[in-house]
Amino acid sequence: MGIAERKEREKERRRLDIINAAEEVFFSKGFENSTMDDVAEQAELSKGTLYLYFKSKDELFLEIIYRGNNILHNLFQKASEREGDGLCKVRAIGEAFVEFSIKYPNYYNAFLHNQTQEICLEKMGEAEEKIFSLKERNMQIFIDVIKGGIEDGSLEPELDPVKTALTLWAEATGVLLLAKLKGKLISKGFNISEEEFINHFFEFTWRALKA
Amino acid sequence: MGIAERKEREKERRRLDIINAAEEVFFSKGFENSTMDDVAEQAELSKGTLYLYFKSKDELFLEIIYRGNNILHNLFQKASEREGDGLCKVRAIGEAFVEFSIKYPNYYNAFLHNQTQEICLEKMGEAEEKIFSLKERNMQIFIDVIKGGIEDGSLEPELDPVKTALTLWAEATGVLLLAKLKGKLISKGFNISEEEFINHFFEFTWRALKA
DNA sequence: TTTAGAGATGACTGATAGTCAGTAAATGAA
DNA sequence: TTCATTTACTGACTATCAGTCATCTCTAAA
Repeated sequence: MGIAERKEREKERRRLDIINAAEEVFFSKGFENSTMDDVAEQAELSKGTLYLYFKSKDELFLEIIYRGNNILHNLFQKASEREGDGLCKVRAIGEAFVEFSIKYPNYYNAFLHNQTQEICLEKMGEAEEKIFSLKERNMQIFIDVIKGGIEDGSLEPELDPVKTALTLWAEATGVLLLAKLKGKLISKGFNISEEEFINHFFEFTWRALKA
Repeated sequence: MGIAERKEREKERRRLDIINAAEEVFFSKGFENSTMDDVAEQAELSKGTLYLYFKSKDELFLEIIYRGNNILHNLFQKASEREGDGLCKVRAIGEAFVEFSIKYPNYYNAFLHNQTQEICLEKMGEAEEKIFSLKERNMQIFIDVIKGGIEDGSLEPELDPVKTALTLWAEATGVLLLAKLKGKLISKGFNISEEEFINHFFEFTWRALKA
């Protein structure tokens, strides 16, 4: 049955084409300002067809958020394999986060949008599940690195690895959010560059982390 | 000219009535799920009238965000006047933030919504300016408390008060955001309560702040 | 060649933010 | 008191857009 397989491939191909078209449109006009007609035109398909492949505009955006989380996951993975003690690795993960925000600003915006959205365990769709499990894996990498750091003596032994990982994750999100959204205001009002601000966060955090 | 003054008062009164109606509706149905027709009905006015007093649905929401920021400002003010050294006062401000999130969950949601919204220095309306200046005043309280703590020797003297205030502000927003939005997930996935999580953030932060 | 069904279409529906021509009421000058 | 003017208000209307569905088209198996 070569035909069924070819059709399956074509369907998957079309799915990807639609996500690519959506990414193009959302990244250039912003999610809120983009219409499904824009996406349909970009994909050279009718609007109805989009809804054969995706339940809603939001679900389409979730696919893009998934891509972003995937990139971040790879960066985290690489950072956690960096040579050195636990403290070095935590720093590497922090730097990976910053690298992500600089190298992939569009994916990063999508990531933040999703990060600041309420989620319900009950009504999570397939797309949301995929993202959620990726985030869990990211958190696990982080927890393991912190555990390693406590064991090798580079991190304060009193710290609880899970709570500390969650706290650092939340803090980093908050700091990057402020840097991203209010960066210009900070520069203007307090005469501090985005970079200086992020560096201060790192230094401040090491004071608490170090053994 | 008593008439002009009376009319001025009536106009202000109507403005407040509309904001109150909007607050009622937005808090009970959520901002996104509320329509301007809902607000008009609650205010016992026609929709057109709402637009004589406010430019848009968003501007109406900004008024509610302003109220929230005002409450937070008062809590900060009170906390900064607490007896004790700088470290105590920083803790009091942190606790004020948590108190705000618990006592005024609706205002707090509105606050977070606004906090995670991009702002442009150029196209800030009057309502946004008002909120912005309130936030600046809050930040100033925070900076002064940290300065005091460095002077009285309760905080690490190497810290830069402005950068530290910004960092703590950003971190606290991130932590409360995660606690609020993903609280149930954290409890379920990692077996940590919202309260435990916030307490850990406090303890972790003191390690970096203390002299 | 016929036909079943998968895939694609785009006109349509419903919801809702925002507008505007028209109405009613209050004001003040004659 | 009368009437013109200003002010406040109204709600039907428009524009926009997510999402639907009756219909069409094309393919491949019989």
